[in-house]
Amino acid sequence: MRVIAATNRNLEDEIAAGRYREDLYYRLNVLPFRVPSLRERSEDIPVLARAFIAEFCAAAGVQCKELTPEAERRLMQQTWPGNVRELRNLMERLVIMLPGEVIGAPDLPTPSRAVSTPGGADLGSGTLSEARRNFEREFLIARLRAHDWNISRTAESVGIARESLSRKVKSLKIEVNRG
Amino acid sequence: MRVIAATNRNLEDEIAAGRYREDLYYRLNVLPFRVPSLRERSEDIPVLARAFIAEFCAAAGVQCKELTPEAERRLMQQTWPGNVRELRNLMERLVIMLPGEVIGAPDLPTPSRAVSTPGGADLGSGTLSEARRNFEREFLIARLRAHDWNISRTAESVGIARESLSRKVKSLKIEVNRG
DNA sequence: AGTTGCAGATTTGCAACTCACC
DNA sequence: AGGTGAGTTGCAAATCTGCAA
Repeated sequence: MRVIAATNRNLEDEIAAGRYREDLYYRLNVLPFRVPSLRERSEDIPVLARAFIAEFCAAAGVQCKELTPEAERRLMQQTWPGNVRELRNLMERLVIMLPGEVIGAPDLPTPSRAVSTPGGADLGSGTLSEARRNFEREFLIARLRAHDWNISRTAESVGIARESLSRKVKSLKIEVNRG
Repeated sequence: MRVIAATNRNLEDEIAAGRYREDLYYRLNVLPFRVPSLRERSEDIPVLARAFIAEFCAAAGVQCKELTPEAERRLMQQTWPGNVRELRNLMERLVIMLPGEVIGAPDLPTPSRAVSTPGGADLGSGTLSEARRNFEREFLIARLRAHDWNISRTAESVGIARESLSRKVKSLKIEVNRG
């Protein structure tokens, strides 16, 4: 993992000023990092994979390749011992190696370990309603924070009624403990 | 740009067999690559930025940071002389440098060149409905692209009815010209 | 600021039909 | 003739929203 920590200010000074996370700073000096498992965030895989593909296709100067739904499913169900790094490397290889514009399931290497299906359900493929919910949550949290967690002013700022914001805060389980 | 072209087969043989693109092969030996401008694909910026953020947050072992809508808008409007590489480096720096979980517009460096405001419209505030609309648009475009612009399959993938997707594609003014 | 009742607006899934293409 | 995929539309149920209290 190459790390670019470019800054023209002194790191220690910034930490003292509270603008950097101390734990992060120290981790930067002790490679390698601890990497959370991709299995816990399989819903991120399609986005990550597509972004990597876009990046490498752009770098290679070719038209952006596409993932077929089957390939996407395969990627999400697969275990990723190397996590994001491994996914990234695979996308890099696929972009470089495949001649066509489509990356299908047959192009993927056979998974080393079998699929783990916790609930046996849908595997969390990322519904629109889920994504929208997450987005609204983050959006409103940012706005609430910007307005010092004042419901009325935030509501006016985002163009909805004060009561609606209250309802949303409750339904989205947003913690209003400023801090 | 580091390139991993891992393969246990002979490249020239593969080219003769038509499994590799000749132009790509030759480009691999002549760095640097020609990189298409990000300005021509500004709709890719949010997806790329989020994926990079996710990657670097995972690598740093911290909770995934979020882009505020304002920051996202700023990124899309900004010119990117260094293209994907520059965007990637910026995300890396932001993840490492910022203490909170939100990456806002104020955290972004002031663009070297001025912002170009096509419609000259909002820029500042941003209603919830607007933000949600933009988000749904980006989300669905990404999914449609991943599913080769197939309405039925994409609809199933995002958990809504085929007709609803059609209606959304129309109301969100999503261009379905694959290409 | 949190809740609730209510009415109007919006969205959604579903069925049904048409059209286009192979 | 059959299959697939898309675009529409009517309609009822579900959801959301603003307003008043």
